[in-house]
Amino acid sequence: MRKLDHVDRQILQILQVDGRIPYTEIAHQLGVSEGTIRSRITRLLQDGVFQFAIQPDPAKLGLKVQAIIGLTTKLGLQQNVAEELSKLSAVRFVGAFSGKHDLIIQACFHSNDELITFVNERLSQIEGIVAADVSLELKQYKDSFSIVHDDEVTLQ
Amino acid sequence: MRKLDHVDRQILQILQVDGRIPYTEIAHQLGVSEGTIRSRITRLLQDGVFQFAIQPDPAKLGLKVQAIIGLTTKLGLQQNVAEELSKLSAVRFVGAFSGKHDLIIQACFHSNDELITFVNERLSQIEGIVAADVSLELKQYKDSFSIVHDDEVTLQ
DNA sequence: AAGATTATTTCGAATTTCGCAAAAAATGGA
DNA sequence: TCCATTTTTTGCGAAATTCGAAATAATCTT
Repeated sequence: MRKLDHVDRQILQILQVDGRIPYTEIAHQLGVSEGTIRSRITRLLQDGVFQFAIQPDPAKLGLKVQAIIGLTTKLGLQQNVAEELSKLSAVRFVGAFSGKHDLIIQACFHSNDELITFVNERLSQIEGIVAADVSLELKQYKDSFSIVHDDEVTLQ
Repeated sequence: MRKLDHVDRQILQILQVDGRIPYTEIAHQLGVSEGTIRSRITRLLQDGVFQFAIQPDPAKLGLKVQAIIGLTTKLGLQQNVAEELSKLSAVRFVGAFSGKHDLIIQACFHSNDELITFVNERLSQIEGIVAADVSLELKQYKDSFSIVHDDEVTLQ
C-alpha cells in the first residue's frame, strides 16, 4: 500500500508535457537531486503507474478516419470478441461497458473505404458480434493522457 | 509534401514500445548513425507527427471509474459544449461524431460518486447539452497509441 | 554531368545517466 | 523519548548519451 506523494505527481506532470526531459532538469525544477528523480521514476515504472510512450498524431500518419463503434455481442462470447478486436492494429481502444452497447471500440483508418471494409469484412468474421453501431468522428477536440491531478491517492 | 519513409516508421515503432530508449540504441537497431536518428526525430517532432509523452495507468492513479458518455447537443451550441468539456481535467477525449450522438466523450473518475456528480452538476451547467447517455466501463481490454503501421504515407 | 540542395556520418565536447556508498530522514517499537 | 531499523536522499566518479558542427554522401534540377 504505497502512496503517490506530491513529488511523484509533480514528476508525472512534468513528464506529461515532455516525456523525454532529462532527469537533471526535473530535479532542478523540483529542487531535489537527480538520484531522487531517478529512483522515484524507477519505482513508478515498477509499480506500473506509467510508461514512457509517444503520442502520434493519427492524421499525420494518414489515419484521417476515426470511428467509435458500439457493439452488441452474443451472450457468453463478449470476452472472445473483445480479445479478437484487441489484436487488430486498427483498433486503438476496446472496453466492456454497461449501457446500450456491450463493447465500445475506437479505431483508425486511412479512408472511409477502409472503415467500410473493416466493418463488413473484419467485424463480420468475428463470431459473436450481433450488431455494430458506427459513429464517424467529424472533429476531435481533445485526446490526451493528461490525467494526473494533484490529489494524493493510495495505490492498490 | 514530405513523406514518412520506412526509417521514420521504424523509429516510431521502436519509440512506441519505450519512449525513452536512447537514440544510440535506435541507431544500432536500425543500422544507421545516431545523428540520423536525432535529425529524423527532430523533424518528426517539428512536423507534429508525434510527441514524447507518458501513458499513465488511470487505475493506479486512483481513477478507477471510467465512462464513455454520448451527448446530444442543442443545434448551434455543439462547438461551445465541446470546448467547455475539453477544459475539464476529468475529460480525456472529446469528439464530434456522426451517428446517434453529437458528441462523445471519455472521462475518468475516482469513484461512482464523482461520476454522478460530474453528470448531475458539471454537465448540467453546460448550456446546450440536451441529453447524456452514460456507459460505464466494466473492463478495459486495450488502450494504446500503437497505431503506427508500415505503409508509407504522405504528410499533408 | 555540374552545381545546388538535402541528408547522413563522424567525432570531440558537453551533458546526462548510472552505480554505489555514505548521510539523512522517516518509521516503529519498547 | 530513545534507539534500532528501514527507507530515502545525496554525492560523487565512471560510463553512456546527446549535442554541435564540419565533412562526406546522396539526391535533385537543369
